[in-house]
Amino acid sequence: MLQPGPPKFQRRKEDRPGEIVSAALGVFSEKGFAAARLDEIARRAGVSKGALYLYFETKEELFHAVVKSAISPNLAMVRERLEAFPGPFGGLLEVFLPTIAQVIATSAVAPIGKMVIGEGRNFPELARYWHEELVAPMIGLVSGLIAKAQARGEVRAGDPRLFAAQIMAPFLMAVLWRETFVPVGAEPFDVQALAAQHLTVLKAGLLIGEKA
Amino acid sequence: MLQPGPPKFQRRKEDRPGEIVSAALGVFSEKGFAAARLDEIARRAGVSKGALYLYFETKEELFHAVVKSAISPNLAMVRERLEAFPGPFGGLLEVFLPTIAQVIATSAVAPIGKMVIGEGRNFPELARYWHEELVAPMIGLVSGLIAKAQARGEVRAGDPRLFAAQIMAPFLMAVLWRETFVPVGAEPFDVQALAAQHLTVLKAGLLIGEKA
Amino acid sequence: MLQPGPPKFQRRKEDRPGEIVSAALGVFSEKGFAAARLDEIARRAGVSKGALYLYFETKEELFHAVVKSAISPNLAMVRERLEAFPGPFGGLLEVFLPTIAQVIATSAVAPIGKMVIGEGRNFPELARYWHEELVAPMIGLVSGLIAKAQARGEVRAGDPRLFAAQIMAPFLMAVLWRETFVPVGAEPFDVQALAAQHLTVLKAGLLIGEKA
Amino acid sequence: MLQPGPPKFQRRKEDRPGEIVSAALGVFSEKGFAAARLDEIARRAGVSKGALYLYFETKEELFHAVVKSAISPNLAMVRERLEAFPGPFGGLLEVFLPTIAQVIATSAVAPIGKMVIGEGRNFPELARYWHEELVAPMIGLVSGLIAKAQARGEVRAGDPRLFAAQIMAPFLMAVLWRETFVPVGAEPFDVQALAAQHLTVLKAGLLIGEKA
DNA sequence: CATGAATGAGAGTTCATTCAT
DNA sequence: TATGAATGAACTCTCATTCAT
Repeated sequence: MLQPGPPKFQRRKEDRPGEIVSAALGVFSEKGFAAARLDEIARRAGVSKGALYLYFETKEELFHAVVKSAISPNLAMVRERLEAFPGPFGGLLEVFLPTIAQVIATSAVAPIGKMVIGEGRNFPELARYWHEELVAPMIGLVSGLIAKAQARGEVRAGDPRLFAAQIMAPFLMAVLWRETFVPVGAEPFDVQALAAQHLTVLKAGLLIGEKA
Repeated sequence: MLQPGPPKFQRRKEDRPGEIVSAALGVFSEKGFAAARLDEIARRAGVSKGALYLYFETKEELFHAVVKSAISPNLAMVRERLEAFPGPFGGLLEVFLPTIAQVIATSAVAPIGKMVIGEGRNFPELARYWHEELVAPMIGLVSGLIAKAQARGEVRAGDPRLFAAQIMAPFLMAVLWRETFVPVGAEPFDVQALAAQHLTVLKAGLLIGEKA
Repeated sequence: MLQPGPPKFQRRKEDRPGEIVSAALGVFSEKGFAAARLDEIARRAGVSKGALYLYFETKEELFHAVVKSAISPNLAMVRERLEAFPGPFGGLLEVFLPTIAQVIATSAVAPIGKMVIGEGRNFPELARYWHEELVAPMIGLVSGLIAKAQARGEVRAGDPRLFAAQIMAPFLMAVLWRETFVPVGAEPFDVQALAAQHLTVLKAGLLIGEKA
Repeated sequence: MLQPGPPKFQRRKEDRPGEIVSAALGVFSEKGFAAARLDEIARRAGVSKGALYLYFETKEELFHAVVKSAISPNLAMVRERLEAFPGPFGGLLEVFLPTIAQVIATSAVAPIGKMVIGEGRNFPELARYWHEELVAPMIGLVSGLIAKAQARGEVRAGDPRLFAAQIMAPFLMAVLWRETFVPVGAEPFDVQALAAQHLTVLKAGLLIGEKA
């Protein structure tokens, strides 16, 4: 065969790990860690089962990579934008509640978060990792903004951390609802409408000197 | 060995199922369905592995029994008390938010709810069951009360179902927080304080004609 | 309760072993030794599982009892009648081939024989027992009659044991056919017709000086 | 250990199924279906237990493969040779009875046939399969030849199917005898001698116008 | 690098046997 | 005697992991 045949479409090798993690995210979030089959992950990634072990030493390490993949890029940017926000706290809510709704509707954070909840007891390092890298900083960030707003007389007195929870909880609930009950026939929540209504309640209930 | 040890066989047909379900709840909620070992459930229940099969045909059926065990008694009573509540909606919140906090802190509903979230995709019948038997009726109940309060001019305009979600979401978050992140070092939420602060915000943000 | 109620029908206890063996015969011959469940034997015998162990030490011993139960009464009587038969060998065949057909159609020997064939390798003692107590004596008996008939010039020359096999084999085949293939739709053999036709062939083929 | 032992892994996808079926035939025919252990089949086949499942989905499917393995090649050839036989029916018997004796002495059909008898009730599909694919066609073939011979005036009047049974039964008996009673000490039948003597009897008893 | 046949420990399940009642 | 709940060893089957190719 001196004549080279048409070049076989050799997919870029550099992104194999990414493709595997992506496939694994799908399987893990559908089945949970234990019920996920490496066979199926390999199949969805378009590689052989053995190839998984060229990039990840064990199933657990692959799971770690999946869980960690959800975190890296987002937080820093969000922090920057939130802390740089110019206006008052009410204005910040007006901008960011719809943004959160947007993120929730599209990002892969949701299924991974559900996995962290479901598998946390089996993989405490991952729960710790998520807590330390994503959840606690996020809560801390929002709490800090609230505390500053309280100092400026914009937000009523109260524990900023609890306020942060009150602000974020409905979105958590909407995500879990979508992942858990919508597939079995529950009516989904309209997160944009939820964001709007939540904004109204928070402005009247949280801020000082606003008109409902 | 003149002192006979505890007898090897114990016949307690009446109590076994409850003990097994209780032990299974512990193991399933710690490990998830797939990673839970029948060996360990049997050990915690103080029976042999074979004895499990005298009461439950398969591991899955035992899991169903566990999930369903959380539901039966509570809902009817709650509904009755809520619908019979005499005063205005604000008073109802004052009474019931601390009650919810109480229930959350003590009941076994929390770990089972976490299991439903984590295993819902693998056991859609259970997700459906929980949705239909517990979650949807609960949301519907609260939504109905809100709609009535709106008709009486007590609650601001808005989608009652979203309001219901806003009311209940922080407690869901507190539960999942406790189950997921507290074991790895997160600071727990004080649900009683959360109830109190949530009440304040809701009264100001939800009700009409209240003073913040 | 001083007034004795109506006497409960207490089945004669003396025959429990017999009832158990009878039930066991049914189950063993339907399922084979390994697939037979003591639960089902007990149920068919109308006793509890534990009661089996009051009469038989193990499943295997019960199986032995079943296999041996088929033998005891029959052979001696058959031997006596065959050896006392007054007429020539041809007349003997005329009388006994239909008798064999009759026995085959009704007796429990057939399913037990099938079990001995099927389980012989697992229970060599039983195969030996059947061989020594039933099959070999039967063959020996018939061979002896043939040898005597040969000495009298009634039967052609040849190995009497092979002749015996030739005489009995079609009935064995009919039994196994009924047990194995008839249940899945095969047309059964009419053993009476088989006996008649076999008699015709044997008289022409085996005897000397007969007219076909 | 400078001398490396045989490698732990052997990749021989082509040969495995045949080797496994062959090993399984041995174990199944010795123990019966239920008492056969996959461990032992794997050991005899020289593979791991898990490897069995690469080729057969369940133990039952492996059993089916074993039972079916006995059938495929033989029947068509036999039919062709029998139907093409040029001479009279007596000549055909002269040729084929020794051939049957030969086949019985060597082929694996014998132990499989015993399995079909022993397990037929538990696996009716297999009994049906054997009946339809092997036994019924065989009987039908022989019956047809007999009917033709009767039409030519070579064979006496009578039911051809019963004649076929009479012809074949002694060989069935010899096979079962060898499988069941010879291992526990019974004197085997000399199948070649049986074929010869059976031929003599059949020529005298079945054919018309032959001299004994 | 890549494959996938092969491994083997470990899971859920069954059932002959035991024993408190 | 008689019961049947309870036991536990042993089975079939699964699947993460390995390695000859």
